[in-house]
Amino acid sequence: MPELSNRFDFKTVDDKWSTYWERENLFHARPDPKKKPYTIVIPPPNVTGILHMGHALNNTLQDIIIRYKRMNGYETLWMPGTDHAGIATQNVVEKQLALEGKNRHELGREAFVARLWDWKKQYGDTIIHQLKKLGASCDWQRARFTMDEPYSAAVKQVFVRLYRKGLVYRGEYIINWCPRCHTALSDEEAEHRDIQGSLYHIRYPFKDDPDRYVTVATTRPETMLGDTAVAVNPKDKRYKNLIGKTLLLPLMNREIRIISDEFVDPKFGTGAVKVTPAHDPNDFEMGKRHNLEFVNIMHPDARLNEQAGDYEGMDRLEAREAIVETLKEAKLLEKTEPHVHAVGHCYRCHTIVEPYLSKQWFVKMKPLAEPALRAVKSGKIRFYPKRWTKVYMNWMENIRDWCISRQIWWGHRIPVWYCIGDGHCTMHCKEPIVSETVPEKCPHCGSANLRQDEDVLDTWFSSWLWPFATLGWPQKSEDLAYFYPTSSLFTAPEIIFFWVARMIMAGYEFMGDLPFSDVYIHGTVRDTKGRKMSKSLGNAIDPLEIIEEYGADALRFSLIINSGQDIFISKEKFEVGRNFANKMWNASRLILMNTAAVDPSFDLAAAAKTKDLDLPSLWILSRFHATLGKVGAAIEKYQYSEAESLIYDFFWANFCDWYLEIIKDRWSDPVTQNIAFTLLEQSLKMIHPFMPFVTEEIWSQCHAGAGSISRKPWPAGHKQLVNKKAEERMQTLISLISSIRNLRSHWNVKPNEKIQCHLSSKSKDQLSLLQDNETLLKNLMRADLLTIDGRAAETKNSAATIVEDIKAVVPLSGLIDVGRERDRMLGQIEEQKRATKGLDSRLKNREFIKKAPKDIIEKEKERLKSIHEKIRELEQIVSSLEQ
RNA sequence: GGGCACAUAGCUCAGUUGGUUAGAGCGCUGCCCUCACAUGGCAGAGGUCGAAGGUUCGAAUCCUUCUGUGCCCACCA
Repeated sequence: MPELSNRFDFKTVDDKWSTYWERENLFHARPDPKKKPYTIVIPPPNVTGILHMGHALNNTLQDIIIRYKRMNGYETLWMPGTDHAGIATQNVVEKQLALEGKNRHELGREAFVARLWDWKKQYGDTIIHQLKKLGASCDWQRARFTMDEPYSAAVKQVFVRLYRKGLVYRGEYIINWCPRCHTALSDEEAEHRDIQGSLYHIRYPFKDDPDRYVTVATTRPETMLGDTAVAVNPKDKRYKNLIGKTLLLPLMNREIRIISDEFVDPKFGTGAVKVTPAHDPNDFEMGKRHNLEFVNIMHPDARLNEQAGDYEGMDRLEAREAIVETLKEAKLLEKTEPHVHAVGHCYRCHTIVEPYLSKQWFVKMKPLAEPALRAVKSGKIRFYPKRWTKVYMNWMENIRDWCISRQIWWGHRIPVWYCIGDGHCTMHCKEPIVSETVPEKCPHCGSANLRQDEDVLDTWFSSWLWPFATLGWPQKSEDLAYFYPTSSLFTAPEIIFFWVARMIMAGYEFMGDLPFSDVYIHGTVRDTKGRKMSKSLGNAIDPLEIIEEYGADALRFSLIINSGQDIFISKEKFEVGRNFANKMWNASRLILMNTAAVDPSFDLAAAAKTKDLDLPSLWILSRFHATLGKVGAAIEKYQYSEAESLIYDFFWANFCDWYLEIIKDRWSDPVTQNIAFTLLEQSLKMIHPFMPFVTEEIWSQCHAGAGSISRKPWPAGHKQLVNKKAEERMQTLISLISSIRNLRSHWNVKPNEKIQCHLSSKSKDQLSLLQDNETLLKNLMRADLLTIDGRAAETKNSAATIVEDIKAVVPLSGLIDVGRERDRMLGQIEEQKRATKGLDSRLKNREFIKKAPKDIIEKEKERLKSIHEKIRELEQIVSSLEQ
């Protein structure tokens, strides 16, 4: 046996095994008709990214179940890959360009996209390498990217199919516009945050009577430059007579009419609303209803345009101040009140988005939502925890059309061409040519002068195909037939709308089947103050740093065991995992040092049946098999932190603290060796999904050359080895030992001092247990320092006797503060007496006797009896102290 | 404005369908470097289970209301 360090050396071990796993291609999955498939597609991380705690958590969860299923005989495919992440990645590269003093327009589209591919090549796999460091057992050979050639083909086909079905359309609507990213966003990509703003009350004078006016209230005064009406509620008496009158829009001197519309809430503000059809979704609708003029006052970068008169060239917020100032001077600003309202922000750059009128491509969602809604309602697709079902349903039931075109360059170019024509263009040519392949000429006029749509598709328009496009769709493949539908999906709550819901819709629309049956929604990783981890807050803990400092197993284990709904984490929290890995390491060192004579064919289950095993062996076998069963059940129910607690408790509190201590003087016994070794080995398997590195390393020391533990079967559960009786007896023994230790500690008996106890015990059973296990006890109590007197059976009161015996062995003076001890005891007596009161009255309660289950009543009675006994005992101690 | 969740020890969380004395880890206190492990061992202190009502023989657990916190959704400008 080589010298092994008393510290688990994760630094060399982690790398050794992740390299080994990959080199041996251990996690490659292929269709195997003899086995059941278990498939997970990874939520593809963005190619911008480096691993953060959210990834670490997300992928640890997936790896646990994948490794567990693999050991349970499934053909497991964990499909890895990355997402091109349109806007996010483009932003990163644009920032890089800015550092060089350039921008994308100078570079031109082609060169810019080439640059993005360079970026992808250089940094795209960073996160994949980091996932390997985490121990993720993906089928790396299959790694996909959302802009791979075959994947792009799938995206194009989907667009064309939806267009032909009438589910993709182009139109001019108010969309969320990010003035910094220069692109449209979907409703989901605009994050609403409460902002402390102001409600400005502005006077709009009548054209005919400039001294009279209507006051409107707005949070965005700059948009008044685009006003083309003022609206009031038709039922509002205040304004009834004014409907149809003409006002003079201040600053612009444009004539605008007062219109009436049900939309207006008379209770809000002044009850009169300025209508800006080109800059507000509600006003847009009103504009259409009333045939108003749509005046767009903004450039795409949110500077005001030529429609803004004097304010042309100003930024929207700058203009707001200027306009308010001017209105104030003109005495047209009635008042300004503070007002909190939700303002949309770009989910990528956090700039305030602008409701902006523009021509975009949309997906009609209602028809797609129907089967997706049914799948969840019927329970075919289940959310864990269940409550997310409601969130999903609610969104789906109120689904709105999806704006899918983006005015950026990084992404799937929209497969649409427009005919520029050759000068003799007909009306037909206004229809776009939607095609999977590049069309050579216009099908209407034959012109070859075609221009492709400049826009690209929303990143999520490719992500929503992930569960089947990664398996080869639209080609019919063996993989697709075998691995689809996938089994489970793991993601964060904020991704439900972006991705989960849309994958379900796409699954039904294009595969005619659900994409996965279980959706596990995990919490967000936060700091201990409950704030989201982010670079800008400076509270982020870098998982790679944790891997360096504590090891990947520690990162994984600690993250999971600390996970409630959300995970509040600080650096010290990772010590649990590190310490546990180290404990496993040292326990196995002890076992490996002492099990030279292990019989490789030893069958634990058989031995338990035929051999006459002692109590500690029966007990530890029972504990192991009880734990094993519960761990498996917990994993199946996605209760990971529960599973880890069970493992931690078994391995540390049972196996190490008691079993290994008890057998310390019996290593020469071959049965003991075999039990210890086998239990270690099976524990390793049970722990492997959670801590792959340390278990693989120890496994390799147990079985040199026997192959990776990751491909070994999960330990067979033997229910018959779960032995309630042995557990109870051992528990009694443990509590007796603990109380003796308690006394030693309490009376401050030094380790080298002898304690002689007359242990009287209430039941003969306990006493015989003690006598049967005297050697064991001595061993645990530091050999020879405890003697158990056979007279114990005659002694009536244990605690008092112990006091007396301690008095005999250790000089009492200086050890016991008699007065204080007496008070303490008296306090305890009071406490116990109080406890009897409740019990007494309950047992005298006729209702209780009548209605409560019998066993409960019996137990209560026994309890009362034992409390009375305890009181008597305590009283004796007090009297012995008083002597 | 609507919805969801949470509130248990100083901190982070368990607590299954109501049923003995509400658990664990970290932290804290005391004693131990004992030949696997001080990233360790043993022992201990610490909780009127957010508040008030109600149902019940019995409530941390079920119901109602309230307070506080977090998250999501929403076109009241």
